[in-house]
Amino acid sequence: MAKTTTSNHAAAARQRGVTMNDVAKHAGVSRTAVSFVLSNRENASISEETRSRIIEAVQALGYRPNAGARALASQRSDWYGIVTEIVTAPFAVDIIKGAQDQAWLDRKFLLIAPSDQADAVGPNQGLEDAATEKLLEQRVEGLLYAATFHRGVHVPESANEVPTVLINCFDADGKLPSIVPDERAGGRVAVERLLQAGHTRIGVINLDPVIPAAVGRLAGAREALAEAGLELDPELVVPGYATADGGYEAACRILDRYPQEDRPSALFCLNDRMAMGAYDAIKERGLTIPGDIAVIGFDNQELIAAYLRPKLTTVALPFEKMGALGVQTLAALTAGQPIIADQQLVGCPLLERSSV
Amino acid sequence: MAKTTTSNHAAAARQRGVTMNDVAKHAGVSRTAVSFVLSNRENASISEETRSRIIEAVQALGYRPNAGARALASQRSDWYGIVTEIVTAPFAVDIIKGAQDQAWLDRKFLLIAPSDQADAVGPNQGLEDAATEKLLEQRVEGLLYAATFHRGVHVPESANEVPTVLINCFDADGKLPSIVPDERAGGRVAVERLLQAGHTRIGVINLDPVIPAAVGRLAGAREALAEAGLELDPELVVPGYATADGGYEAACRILDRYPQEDRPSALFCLNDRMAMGAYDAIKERGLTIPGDIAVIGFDNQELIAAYLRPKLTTVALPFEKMGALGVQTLAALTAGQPIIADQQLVGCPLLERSSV
DNA sequence: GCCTGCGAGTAACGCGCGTTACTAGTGCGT
DNA sequence: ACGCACTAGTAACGCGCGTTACTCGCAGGC
Repeated sequence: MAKTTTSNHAAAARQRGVTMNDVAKHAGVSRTAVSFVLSNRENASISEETRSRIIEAVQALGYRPNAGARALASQRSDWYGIVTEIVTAPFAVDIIKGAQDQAWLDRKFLLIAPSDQADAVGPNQGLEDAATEKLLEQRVEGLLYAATFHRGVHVPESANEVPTVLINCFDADGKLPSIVPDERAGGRVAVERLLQAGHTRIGVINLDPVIPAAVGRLAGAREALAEAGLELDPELVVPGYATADGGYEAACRILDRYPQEDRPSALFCLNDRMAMGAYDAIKERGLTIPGDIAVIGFDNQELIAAYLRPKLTTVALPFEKMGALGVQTLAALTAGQPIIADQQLVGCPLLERSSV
Repeated sequence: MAKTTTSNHAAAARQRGVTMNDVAKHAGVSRTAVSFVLSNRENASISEETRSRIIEAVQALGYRPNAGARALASQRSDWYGIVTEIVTAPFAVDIIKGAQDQAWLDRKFLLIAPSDQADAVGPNQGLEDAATEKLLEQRVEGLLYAATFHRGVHVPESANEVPTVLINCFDADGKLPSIVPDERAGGRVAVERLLQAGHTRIGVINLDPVIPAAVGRLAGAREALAEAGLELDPELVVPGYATADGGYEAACRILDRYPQEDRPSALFCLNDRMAMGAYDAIKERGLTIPGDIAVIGFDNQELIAAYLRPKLTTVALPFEKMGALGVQTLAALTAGQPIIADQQLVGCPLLERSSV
């Protein structure tokens, strides 16, 4: 088959690197002409005939442009860099997916640099700097920082040299634009769902109360209750470690504390891992979900939420959307456009499954 | 503080791009001298004094080498490319982590290109090709292909142009070297663990019987039993869908089929998701883990195995190690060294938790 | 006094490409 | 016959850097 022959020839040639010059010679034209054709210059005057001759030569030789040389000559790399600890702790990996997809659409290349423990202020700060430095050496046109969980971060000083956007985190000491989940609205929609199902006495299994997730989600819960003329009983808010065990223990405490008639009929677990533990506590007591106790989670950690039995109704963190929005914002910045807002909130949609 | 001033100056200068030439002028030497110092040339004759003057200039100006230009001039990019669907389906994300870390150690940069649905032979083949093509345009020195689950794959033809290594998958039609988990040894160690705990009647919840994971793990299980003078009762091997629901149903079937005295005292679930479902089936019947029924899984999906109650004893897939080994193998290939073997098996360690 | 060798450095080429001049040829109006 | 506008294309510079070949001054040997 002719095609195979062509490709094999091409492969062989490529070993020594086919350049534009080779293509030009093969087509009997100047290198400039090849460049014009390949970059689809509008105001170039190349006849249809030579154009096609050039394209044939490209295919015959298996020419592939050298991205580095192009970047050097054109002074633009078409690369964005993203530094993230997500590679290490894959919880929020969808951020990368969303960013990748969007970058691909924009014909940009996303360079991913790992930052171990970006939350550490101490010794690891250097590592993060190294990642940033590496990316700047590649002459990325913009930088993204993505965190596994919503929090404030410190970004290396050198990030100021190119447009920078933070995803799932915010600049603790500067004015860098950021994309974060709307925790408050998420907490609100969760409790609204419970109210709608007729639950008025709702237990809350809390996270570390100082992190943005806990603050926001709880505030949202209060709002929803307030609108229904209710208040959040402080007694029903129990702290938990952000693990399944933590959720189990917290749920036990809340379930065992009251006689059946006073027992909350629903639990709002501020993350899915704790909901997983809560399931155990509920089932252990011979209670059913959602019949006796409704459960609603937060995060939509697929591996948990979709596999628990019954499947967990939860509020999703919009990781993929945040990633895409981050790249879009970065594109706007590099294009010199003013950004919409310092901090963009992305909605957290309710995912109805079977636990409410 | 002097440092801040310096950095600010540096930042400002960098906007227009500080080049080696600027450094050379600042230090009053030739650009060649700067190049020699920065690349630590051994046989270069640069006096200690000018060397330090150059280094000072570098810092004063905030010079940062241009990786693209360097790649162009030196004809080596220091980049590896990895094309993977893992970004999309993050199950095996530790492969990327392992590869990243190893690449970082080798002072290589890992370009990650997403391949949606690499398993599809049809329309998406093009996407995968596009990813490969993009990476080759960046002049990567080698390519890695990583799959989310162990299987045969078809690699785009153009991958033959540079050294290529497959991770967690193998070349279905060629001779590309690959790194895969030793499923057989893993199945063996799992069953050995159960035997050691005194279980001789072991139920197996199988996967799709044609995939390498199922074939290997089951073969390993048989080996372990054979060494103990036992055989695997075909009746005790039940098929399951690779989900929690699938595991639940399979476990129900196996548990309800026998009177108590004939019931298997242990379940070997060929993945953790099915083990998760099996837990439910067991608990529903008022049985305890591991008291009445021991459970052992496979994969070590952290979110499940570490959070189930009791925590799941399982066999880990060595993703991180495979990633690192992939990069090492690639480094050997690009250095022209012969590879050790076409297919390298990586051991699957047993992780003892509390379900056996 | 001249050649040799060495330390300390530099000029200049080329990597592959984008881009800005510029040229050569052709048709057309006067 | 001449100029003008337009088409089709090219020569040449520079992007930032690695690298080779070369220069220059000076100490040592005969």
